[in-house]
This record gives sequence, structure tokens and C-alpha cells, in this order.
Amino acid sequence: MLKDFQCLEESYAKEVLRQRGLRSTSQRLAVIHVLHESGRSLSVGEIHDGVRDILGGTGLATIYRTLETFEGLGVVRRLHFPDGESGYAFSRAGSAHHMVCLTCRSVSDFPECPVKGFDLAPLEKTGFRVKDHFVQFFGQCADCGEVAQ
Amino acid sequence: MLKDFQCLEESYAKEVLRQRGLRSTSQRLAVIHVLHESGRSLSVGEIHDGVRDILGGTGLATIYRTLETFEGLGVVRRLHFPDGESGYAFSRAGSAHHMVCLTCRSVSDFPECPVKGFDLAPLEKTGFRVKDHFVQFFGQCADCGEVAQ
DNA sequence: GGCGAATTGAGAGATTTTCTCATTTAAGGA
DNA sequence: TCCTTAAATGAGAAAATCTCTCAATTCGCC
Repeated sequence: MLKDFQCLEESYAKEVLRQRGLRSTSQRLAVIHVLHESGRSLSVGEIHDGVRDILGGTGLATIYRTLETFEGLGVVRRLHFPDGESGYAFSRAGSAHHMVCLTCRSVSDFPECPVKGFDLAPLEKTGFRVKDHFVQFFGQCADCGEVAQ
Repeated sequence: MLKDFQCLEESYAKEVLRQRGLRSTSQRLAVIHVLHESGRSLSVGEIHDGVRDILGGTGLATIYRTLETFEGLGVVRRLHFPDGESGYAFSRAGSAHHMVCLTCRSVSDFPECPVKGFDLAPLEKTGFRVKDHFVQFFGQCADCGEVAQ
């Protein structure tokens, strides 16, 4: 195992895994650790590098499998940027929405679902049944806003 | 050229290209034609196949380049599905938001921006400067809803 | 500590995307 | 209408990304 101390995110991931009957492997926890520590969204390659720094030789396939597992569990979310790149970020339970900094790619949870106050009735009158929605704000975080003029 | 008749979407694309000093090639118009005719979002492979049906041997690189160009012009939008797949759909000017059917992958323009009525002030108090937002609704369109129970 | 099933590592393989450069073609001017 | 010229394309190689397989390892439970 990594170390005795575990951040909140690792404990949380462990608990979610346990509840689903999945194992808490060092590789899975390392992925959470790397994502949490960076504080931003990371590409698959960056996550792979970060995990290798901690554990040594870890297979790339494991990273892909782990991210897929965690995404299914809602612990990690995949983000797509306007430039076509994509990355993964830790995702707190219940927060489906994020603010993404276009400069440093940090990801902050969104305090409140902006769609909540929106009346879906006229939309559903068209016959479309809404099952899910996804809201993402792009911009610049406080730090990057300062630097860039 | 394809044919004398052109759908609204092709005329529109032509006009946008002209305004930017880009050329209206048969390949570019064919991409628009294929997207419009399908009425849903298509993968790069499907678009390639569709264009080849019309024009014959068209290079895959051209499809990628064309989609990139049109996305930059706002004529085409790339969509990411919850299952990790992605596709491209024709995008009317000014409509940044869509309803995407998870069954048939049809894409409908969203009548009104749901974020419009949302107060961004508390969000911006955190120092985050919102530059753009992206809203996507997933669910089932009227046709697919009928079939599936 | 031992057992059984879940998970991983390693690398091959498949798929997707980009790049290069010779050739073609659209579009404006003569 | 023809010419000119730069933009755009085609073809395939190359790079990048993602998936698969299966033997070996490891977690979680008894």
C-alpha cells in the first residue's frame, strides 16, 4: 500500500469500491491520489506517469481500466475541452457539474446545478424524455485570471 | 460539384466559408450533406463512408481536416456521449445546446439556453471568470421513446 | 496462513488521428 | 473563357491512442 495516511478522496474511493464488492488495489488508490494531488484534470498519460512515480512499473491498460471503473462509479469524470483534448478529474459525489479553467485545466465543483431552476416542461412537450444532463463552464480560475492581464 | 440543388445547410456552409475566405470544395459540401441527410450525429467513419458514397475515393485526412475547419467555424459541433463515443453533428448558428437521443443519436437544437436565467454572480465571486458554457441533455427522442416501452 | 476470484503487467494488436508532399482544384483577375 | 496562384486534397506512412489476452499476482474472506 502507498502509505498509512490517506486523503479524504482515497478513503471515499475505498468505501465506494467496497460497497460495490470491488477491490482496493494500490493502483486504483494511486490513480485517485494523483488526481487529487494535481488539483486539476489530467490526461491518461499524465495519470500513468504519476502512478508510475508512486508504484513503479504500472501497465497502461490498468490505468485505462481503472479510469473506466471509477467513471462508472461516479468517482472520476471525463472532461472534454474545446480544443479536442480530454482529461479525467476526481468528482465528488453528486456534483455532476464543473468549472474548468482553460489555462491550467483545474477543475472546481459547481456549487449548484444551474439546470435545477429550469423548466423542462416545454422541452419534454416535444416528446423528448430527459434522462440526464451535463453542464460545463469554461473560463479562467482566479489564479490564471490574475496572471493573464 | 454534387448537384444543382443544395439544401439550406449547404448554402449556409458555403456562405460561411466564403466569408472567411475559404473554398467551397465538393468534399466540404459533401460532409455537410451527409450530416444533414442523416439527421443525427455521425462518427468520423460514418461521415467518411457517406462522403465516399457521393464522391468516390475521398481521403480520410480530408474528413478530419474538414470537420476541424467546420467546428472552428461553428458549422459543426463535436458531441461526446456518456459511453465514451463521440460524433459530429451539424450545428445551426447560435445554438450551442442540444438534446441528444441516447438510442438513435439524433440531435435536436435546444430551444432556449437553460443557463440564461441562471445567476452567475455567486460563481464569479469565487474569482472564476466564465467565458463559455456547454449544456447537453441526454435522453430519448419521441420516436425512440415510443418503441422502447 | 490458505483459497478463490478479481486484478494486474506486458506486449501484441487494433483503432484512431496526424503528417508529408506531390497533385489537383477553386476563385479572382486578365 | 482562360490563367495564375494559393488553398485543398489523396495516399499512405507514421504517430498516438486504446484494447485485448493470458499468465502471474494480489486482495479479501475464511
